[in-house]
Amino acid sequence: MSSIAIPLRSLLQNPSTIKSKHHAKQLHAQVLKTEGSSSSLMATILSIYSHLGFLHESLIIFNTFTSLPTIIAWKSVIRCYTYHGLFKDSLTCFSYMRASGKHPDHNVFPSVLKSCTGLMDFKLGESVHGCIVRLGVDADLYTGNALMNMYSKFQNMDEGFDSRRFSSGNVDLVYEKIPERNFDIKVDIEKDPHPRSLKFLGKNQNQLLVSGGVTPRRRRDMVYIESVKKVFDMMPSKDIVSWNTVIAGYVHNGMCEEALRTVRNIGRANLMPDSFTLSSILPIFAKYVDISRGKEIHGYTLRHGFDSDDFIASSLIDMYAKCTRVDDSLRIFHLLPQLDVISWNSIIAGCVQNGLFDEGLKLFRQMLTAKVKPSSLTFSSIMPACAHLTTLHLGKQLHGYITRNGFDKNVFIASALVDMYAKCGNIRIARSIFDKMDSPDMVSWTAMIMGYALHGHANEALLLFHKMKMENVRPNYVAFVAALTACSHGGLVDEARMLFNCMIEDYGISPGLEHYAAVADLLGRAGKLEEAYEFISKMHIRPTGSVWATLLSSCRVHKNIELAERVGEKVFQIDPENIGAYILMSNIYSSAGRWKEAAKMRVAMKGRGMTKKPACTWIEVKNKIHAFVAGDKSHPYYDRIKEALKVMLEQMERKGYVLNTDDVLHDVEEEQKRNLLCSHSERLAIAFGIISTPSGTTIRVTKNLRVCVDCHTATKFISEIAGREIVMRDVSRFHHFKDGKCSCGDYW
DNA sequence: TCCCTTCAAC
Repeated sequence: MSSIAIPLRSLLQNPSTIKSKHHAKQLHAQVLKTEGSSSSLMATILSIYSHLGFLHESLIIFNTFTSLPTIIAWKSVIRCYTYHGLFKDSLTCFSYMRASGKHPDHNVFPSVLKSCTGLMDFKLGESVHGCIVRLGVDADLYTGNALMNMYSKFQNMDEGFDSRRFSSGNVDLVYEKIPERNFDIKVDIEKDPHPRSLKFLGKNQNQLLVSGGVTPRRRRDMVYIESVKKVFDMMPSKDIVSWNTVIAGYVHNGMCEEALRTVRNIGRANLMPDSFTLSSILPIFAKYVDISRGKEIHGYTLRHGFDSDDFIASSLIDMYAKCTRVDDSLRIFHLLPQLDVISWNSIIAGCVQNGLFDEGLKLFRQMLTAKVKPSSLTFSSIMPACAHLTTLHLGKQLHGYITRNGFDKNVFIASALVDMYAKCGNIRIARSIFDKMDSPDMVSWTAMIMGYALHGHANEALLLFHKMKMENVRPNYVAFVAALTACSHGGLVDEARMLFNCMIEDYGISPGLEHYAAVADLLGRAGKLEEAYEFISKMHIRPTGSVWATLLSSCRVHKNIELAERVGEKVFQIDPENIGAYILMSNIYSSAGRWKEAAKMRVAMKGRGMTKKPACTWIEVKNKIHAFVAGDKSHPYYDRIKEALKVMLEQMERKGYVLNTDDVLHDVEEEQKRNLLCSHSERLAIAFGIISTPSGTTIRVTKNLRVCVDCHTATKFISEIAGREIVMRDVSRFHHFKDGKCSCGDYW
């Protein structure tokens, strides 16, 4: 066997030529047979195993060492642990190595830092950084890259300010990083764990030292991204990985312009952007819906042959979807040779975000058929489709799958479930899921508050909103939308005014369209029409047609034609294609008997080629969706539905129901109006529900537009006569009809 | 040895 000895030596000197486990084992055996088992030889074999990622084999050798392991042995095991994601073991090994008196060399730190990052142990990371500086290996390229990566992940550690985390040690980081110290203001974190709008200057035992200024989170982000930048600037040599790391750091910190500026500088360093660079910056164009610059990058990826890269493809799918070009997303998706869970997630999310709910569900089923295991993100992407389609049975199926696979502890998924149950009309289940959450985050609270708002439980919603603040969860833009929506659906004018001001003054959130719309809607429906008009006129951003249109709808309710005409002018000026406004104006005129003007509106609509979206109501019976449009005679049960409606109408009229024909556009005879109204889609669906479900079952229907005034009244009567609870979801909220009353208190 | 992509509330 002496002929093997020479290749054996050369193999040991060039371990990278060993490519398979089989080959490594062969070499291991040969070494044992011919060369013995000295620790330096075994360390070399160990290093070969670890390079190939064989943890088990590496550990077997490692554990045979009787004397202190060599540095190569330590390094190999540390790297192998990190490679397998066993960060804790990796770091334990690192501390043993240090305790054994061995000085780590530069190529152990990338693994160690990666483990710190993986464990989110930033305190340890910082001390490792100190160790790197002391050992003088901070000029190492790989170490520098890993350091930057670690600091760039720091900002992900939490949302907002959490006193528990601060008192458990991370305060030190902030304390050391702040150059200027101002001990004027002291806040006891036990007493006031949520000091907003204060700048952290340090800590002193149980006290945080702060002064007025930037919010804590912002302050810390700045500290960490500055560390990334500092390491970057100090690195003596940089490769494309260094550039990519600092760019990704900027993107994750929301510093998109800075990221793009850095990309432009890559060329000056005589380097070329690679697939990592591109997949990091594509999300910027997705975020800012910048299709033209996104397309430029797409072109670049094609020219440089990056188009089959999974990462780039997923970014592109996402980018096109966020720019509402979901067709392009689908095209890229279908061209992909390999589909991983992320490409599936991207395309499913893209479809759902663009309202292609059925397509999203179809892709989800295909994903399961393709045996790709869904991740938690898959469920939070697909759940809104169930919420929008009100397909409770599908949502329940998904809920079952989620529970079976242990995803129900995931806060994103739990929030999506809360949202889904609330939007499918089951507010009680939504609440029970919410109550079971260990630490609901702001989104969970918001989903629950919005759920109550949609169901008209305004007080419950506001109670939760205050509870959220008590729990130190800081409301954001959307949370205020939810709270204001609750006020709006509950008619709570004063509370809304207070919230609106509090949002601006205490939270520094500048109101957006949704906030303005909610308040304007509320004022209008409360009859404060002029105040609403003033409020919209004084908006600091340009009101859209739809904001004015909400006021128009209030003008209709309060029968103020004079104001309606002024408001109508505004809408048509800003948004001449606003169909809702034409219909509202036409309704307003026709309910005042001004048929000519009503007709003019309809002619104007037609002239612009606009057609009214047909009203449609659907109901789920025995896991099947039945959809109805007004006057629809195609349903197989049509005759029975018609008969049921006729019987109910007689009973209703005996109880005092009078047809309200205000909503009928057309200048037609009373009898015809009666027929038109009684064949509205919501009535057909409800009647179908009554005749096809056992008595006492709750009836749940969904309408694509707002429920019509007359149908709302009629449904109250029907709920009493049929002894049924009827839950109707329309385009803006839920109505729960029971015993002749509606949960909205007729305020909608 | 180091770097990249997908998600929730409106």
